[in-house]
Amino acid sequence: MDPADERILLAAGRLFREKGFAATTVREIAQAAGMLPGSLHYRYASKDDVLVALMERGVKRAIAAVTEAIAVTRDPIERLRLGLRAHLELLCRGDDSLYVLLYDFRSLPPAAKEGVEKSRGRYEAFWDGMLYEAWGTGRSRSVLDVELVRQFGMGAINWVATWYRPESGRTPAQVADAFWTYLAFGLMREDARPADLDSIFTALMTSPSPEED
Amino acid sequence: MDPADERILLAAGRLFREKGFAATTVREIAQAAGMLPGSLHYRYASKDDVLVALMERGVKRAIAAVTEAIAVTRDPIERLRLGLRAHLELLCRGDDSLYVLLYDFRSLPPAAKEGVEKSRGRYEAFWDGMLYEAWGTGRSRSVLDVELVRQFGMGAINWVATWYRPESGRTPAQVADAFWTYLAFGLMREDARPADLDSIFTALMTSPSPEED
DNA sequence: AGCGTTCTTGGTCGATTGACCAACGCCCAT
DNA sequence: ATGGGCGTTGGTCAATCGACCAAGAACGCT
Repeated sequence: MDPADERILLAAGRLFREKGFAATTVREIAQAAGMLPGSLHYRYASKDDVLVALMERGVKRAIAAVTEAIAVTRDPIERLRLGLRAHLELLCRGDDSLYVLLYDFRSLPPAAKEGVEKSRGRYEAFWDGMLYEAWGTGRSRSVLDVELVRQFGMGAINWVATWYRPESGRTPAQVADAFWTYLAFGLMREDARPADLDSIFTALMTSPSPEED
Repeated sequence: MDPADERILLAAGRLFREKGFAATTVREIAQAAGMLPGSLHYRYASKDDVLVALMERGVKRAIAAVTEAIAVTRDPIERLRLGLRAHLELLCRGDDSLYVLLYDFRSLPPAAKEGVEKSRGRYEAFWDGMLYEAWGTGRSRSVLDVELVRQFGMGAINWVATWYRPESGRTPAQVADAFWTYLAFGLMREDARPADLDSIFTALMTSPSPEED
């Protein structure tokens, strides 16, 4: 991708996240990207186009980040842990495309909604697949509604973006692990949980100081 | 409260929820409230004032709804279930003030942020109190970080507003109950869970058809 | 009925917005 | 060295924004 296009999306992401799409002006984006409004117009015909491009980038990067993170193991339960980590790290520390995708959906012009919704659906189906594989191990409760579980977990994780502060002393990875233990305790059969679940849980709950990553 | 002020907040809430604060014009709010822009200006000196009033109303109504819902029992675990229900019903079916409070925080002018943040903090402290009482029963795991648990649960619940559709066949109360079982399984000692937890869980998971409320 | 207050009307104001463009500079291929 | 085209410049444009107000209508009180 053209480095100038990249600068635009980076600047737009930061501004959209801070103030929202509608409250951000094209002039601000251009200035933050180090160019004049006319130059931005040359790259993206409209402000809406910037938003759509940014959201599509968000889906792309999220899928890429999670895919890469889970590749190191075949255990579906462990994959969920690593996937949650990757998602939350992208949301808290990566560029702002995933945040904008999640929190500025309202601002999409109706015409573009369908396309972005479809991309977003691909990401959700990706998670449903991971959850289905975990369920397929037989180690979980007889949960029938994978979608409801996904909405539960992704809701908790996505909401972190509204309150997480890096200076809290906890890393996104630690928050993700803590949430994963909540989910594992809540949704897995008691006799089939990861052997080290209790110790992970206790360690995370008793020492909020940063230790890893 | 004056019925005209009420109409303004109601109309503003609906529009802010649909399109966001910045994308909504004062003229639209006035028209939706059945008055001319000048009349709105007489009630609220600025658009920001409408937003702040709406958010304060959101906190007020949320605290009122949850307080009333939990008054029927003294069991802290059951209170959590009823509180989650009340919160989610207000978010999905009530006026839009709670939604705007949660999802348009970015739009607050910096000067007003502190005041609303304080009100919101009161609501969060209210939940922390309920969680602390539940922990105090000794029936929960040795969870030390009440705030993290609250963020986990409230995140999952608040996110429902982004995907819930009434025509799905599930009521907000059923979603809240389902999430409450996830939380109860995940965060309570195995030997001290509600006696009917398993049956509630199974019933909710196997019959997505509406039955109650 | 008469008066003072509360509230609404319908429009104006300057400022800012997104979209747009003619002209220009720069750099690479020839 | 130079011609051609990619990318940028700096500004214009109509439209729309939030804020505001002078005038009068509607109301409650005596």
